[in-house]
Amino acid sequence: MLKDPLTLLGILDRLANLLRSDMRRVGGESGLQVVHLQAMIYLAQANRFSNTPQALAEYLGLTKGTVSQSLLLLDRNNLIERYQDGEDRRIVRLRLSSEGEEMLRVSGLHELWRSSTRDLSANRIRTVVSALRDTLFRIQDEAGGSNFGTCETCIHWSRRSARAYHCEWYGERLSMSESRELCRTHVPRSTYLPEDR
Amino acid sequence: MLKDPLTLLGILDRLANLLRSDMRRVGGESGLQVVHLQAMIYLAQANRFSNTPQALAEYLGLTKGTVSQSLLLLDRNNLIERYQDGEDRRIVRLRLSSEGEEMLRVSGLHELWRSSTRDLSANRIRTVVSALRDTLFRIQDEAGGSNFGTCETCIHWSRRSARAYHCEWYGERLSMSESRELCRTHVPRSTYLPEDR
DNA sequence: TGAGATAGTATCGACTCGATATCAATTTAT
DNA sequence: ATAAATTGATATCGAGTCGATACTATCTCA
Repeated sequence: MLKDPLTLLGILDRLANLLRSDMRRVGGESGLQVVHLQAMIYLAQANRFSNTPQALAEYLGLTKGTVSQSLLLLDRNNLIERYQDGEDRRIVRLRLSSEGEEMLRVSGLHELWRSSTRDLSANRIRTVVSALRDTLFRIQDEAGGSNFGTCETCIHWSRRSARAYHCEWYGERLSMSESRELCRTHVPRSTYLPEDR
Repeated sequence: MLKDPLTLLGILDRLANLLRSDMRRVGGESGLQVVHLQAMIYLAQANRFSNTPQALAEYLGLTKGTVSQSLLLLDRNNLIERYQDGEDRRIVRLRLSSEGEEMLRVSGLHELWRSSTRDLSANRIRTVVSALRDTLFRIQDEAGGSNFGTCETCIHWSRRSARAYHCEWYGERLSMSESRELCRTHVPRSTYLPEDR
């Protein structure tokens, strides 16, 4: 019983190495390092409050100085665009360029994953997602850094009408598609509830 | 429905970054890089057929030249020991030194993970392990490299008596504890069975 | 016995990464 | 209102990763 969580950790470790190895292969074809692809993949998911160098650094667990270098390179290769924030002029906002999006699309990075999960039943996937999400939120919590997640599981999110959503934290309206993006100020709605014990 | 596997991938991605970040923190205290800790963690699990530089390179998805460098450093720091194989003198075998084992034990690398999975029921963990293991074996299969896994799920493994096990592939006896170690020539017993669809 | 395969090491150049320092914009304290 | 502290980002430097290439030693097998 005590060993099962570690078995799970071993599986995650190996999966992580395989995904990383895949990124290395794909990146090598374009002269990119793994971290560059990770940055692009993050930017493809991040919402408009989380598309900054700082947020990316927190997501990757690297220092902002380190991330700054990688972003310079991505910019030089025209894979991302950087622009200043309108309100706070210290802040640099990031987005994938159309070349960057195209490059991700062509890379086929998700293909291997998609084909390998093909035969998992929807029910099984739901269970796995739910358990791993709880674990993730809990780890994020205990680690003490930023908490990343999507609106669906966030305490700040509410529905205003059929297609209008709202974030109490930022005090702004959100479209439905925005609500599926990744946010750096996520607070889980019901992590490790007492009932679960 | 189609999106759930990608959600799962997103969670794994974030978990991987957190684990990596944790390794960076721990390694930094001893002047080690992430890859060094990964190597040590692998060696702590690998069985006696899989404790070579080549196997480690396959596990990490790196070239043997690259891994050779990391092993040199670990050896210089007395965290691992290298010795020649008795039968094939090209082969170098690796094991953690007692210092290396101590260092892993003290690192507390698994603590965060253990405490964060504490509240998952045994049943839930079993489901997650089973689903992710299927996915892992399938990915390994499609990726075409080495397949890593433990005897329990391997087609070459059989029980000879109460406490004696046997590997048909290497034609050797295995103790019970050896049967729980990681092997580089693992062939999954029943990955993606038709019944599962 | 000799050709090819396999395991590992050495070297080199491009790049990562953290530490540190610096700068500009914003917020807080007084 | 203004000084101090904080925050977001960039620049520089050194140690080390990583792949590519080339090389040695050993083993396999025909």
